This record gives sequence, structure tokens and C-alpha cells, in this order.
Amino acid sequence: MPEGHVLHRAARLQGKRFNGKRLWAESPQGRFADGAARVDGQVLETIEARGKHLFYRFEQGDVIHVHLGLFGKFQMQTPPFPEPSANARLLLSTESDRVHLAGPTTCALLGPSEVDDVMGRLGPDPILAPRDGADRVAKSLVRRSIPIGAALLDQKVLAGLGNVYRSEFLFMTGIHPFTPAKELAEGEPEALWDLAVAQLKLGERSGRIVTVDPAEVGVAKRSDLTRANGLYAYKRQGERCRRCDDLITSADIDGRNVWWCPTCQPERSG
DNA sequence: GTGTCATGCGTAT
DNA sequence: TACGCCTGACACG
Repeated sequence: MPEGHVLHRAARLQGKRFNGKRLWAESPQGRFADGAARVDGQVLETIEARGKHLFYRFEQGDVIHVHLGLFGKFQMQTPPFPEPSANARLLLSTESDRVHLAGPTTCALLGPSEVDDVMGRLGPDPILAPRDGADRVAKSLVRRSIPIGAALLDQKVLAGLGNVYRSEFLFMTGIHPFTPAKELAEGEPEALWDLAVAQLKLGERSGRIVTVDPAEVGVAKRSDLTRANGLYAYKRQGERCRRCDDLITSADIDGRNVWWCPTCQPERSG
């Protein structure tokens, strides 16, 4: 259940084990058998994340492209390696480490130009924090009349946000989710970008999404926050806002729920 | 056991 | 807007 921080974390942790190493590749499930056979025995050069996509670049120019979708999962394993689950799409191993991939939406072999196509469809990635990121986000939001709540999930606007960060960032910036993207106030797109940069980097380091300021809930350290007290809005329907005590509410945008505080994020009449 | 939902996204209608 | 894909956790009977 991954947002962008999960993929960057995977790239970092797997890269530490596998970059520059010759790998065994197999697809116990069989659905990536050809691709696995193709890279089996090749040296992995780098693992790169962009938004919610992951790219494994091998010495002969082959690239494995992975997108976890809603259900995909990586597991890192060390010897003695457990029996792969029946749905293991891909195993990459050295003698001392193995990554086990199950349930991805995408696991495919690409050539370099196809990699460019995928990346070309993505907006700036907050974890990579390009200097012009805030500008690009602002320029793309100003052209859209769709709700900001929808725009934030559009990977062309900004690559790597998912449904948890969407509700959290809108809460933290005080923006009602149904505000048309083009009607954001001066500075708000930049504030959303800066928040994304800070929060996704925190998420990448800790491996979880915790947005709440520890002081706000009377906790000493960020690492003491849990799933139960670490979020402001996401999935808190009917619970009290941590700031104003109003009740968190929710609605559907394009088939996905968004949660917000009606007081902290007032509807804007335009 | 069955049904529903979920941190996602592409394609068809 | 609906459906398909991929899987696991949880609620319900």
C-alpha cells in the first residue's frame, strides 16, 4: 500500500544490497518468467525510484520496471531464504540477500526509451526535490479547474502522492479538498510542494506516514506517534479534529475518499 | 465462508 | 463512470 516514499525507501535499501552485484532472477509465479530469464546472471547497476515507480537498470541495458499498485509488496530476506510464496512475481538474489516481490500492478522489462516514456508522464518528485519543483506544480495547478483534491493525486502534477498524503497535506495547509486547483491563493501551491518535500523525506526515512506534530498531541518524539495518533485527517471520519475539535468529514472524489476538517479547511465560495 | 474495502492506475464506455 | 487487475485484512453471519 505504497505512496512515493515507499518506493524511494525500497530503492535505497535494496540498492545498498544489490547495486553492482550479479543477481539471480526468477519468477516462481511464472508471470515474469521471460523477463527474469533475461536479467538472470546480469550485474545490477542501479535501482532508481521516481514517483511510485521503480527501475532496476542492468548492465546490458535491460530495465525492470515495477509499480506496486494498491497491493504490491517487497520483502527483504536473508538466508536461510524462506520458500517463496506462490504469488512471488520476482525474486532477485545474491548469496546473502533476496528481495521478494508479490502482487505488483506492473513488473515488466523495458528498454531505455520506454523508461523515458514512463518518466515523461510524471511530474516533479518531492523526494528528489528538483529546484524548479514548486514552480512546475504551481504552473500545472493554475491551468486546472478540477478540485485540488483530485489534482494532488494526478501523477503528472506531482509524482508520488497517494490518498493518505493528499488528505494530510490539505489539512496542514488549510485547503478545502473541493477548492478548484486554479483558485488556490498566492503561495499555496508552493506551500503544498514544500510540505510534500518535507513529509515524503520523513516518510522515506521512517518507512511510515506520520504527519502530526508530536507536540500537538502531547508526545515527546515523532517516533512515538502511532497510526492511531499520527495523522490529522486520513480515515478519521467522525472523529474530533486534533486542532479545533470539530468533526472530521469525508467525501468521494473520483471514486476515492478524502477526509477534512470543515473548520480548519473551510469551503471557499468563489 | 463470503463480502467489502484498501496508501493505484489503465482502459473501455 | 465502470471495470479489470493485483492481494490481504477485517467485518459479518
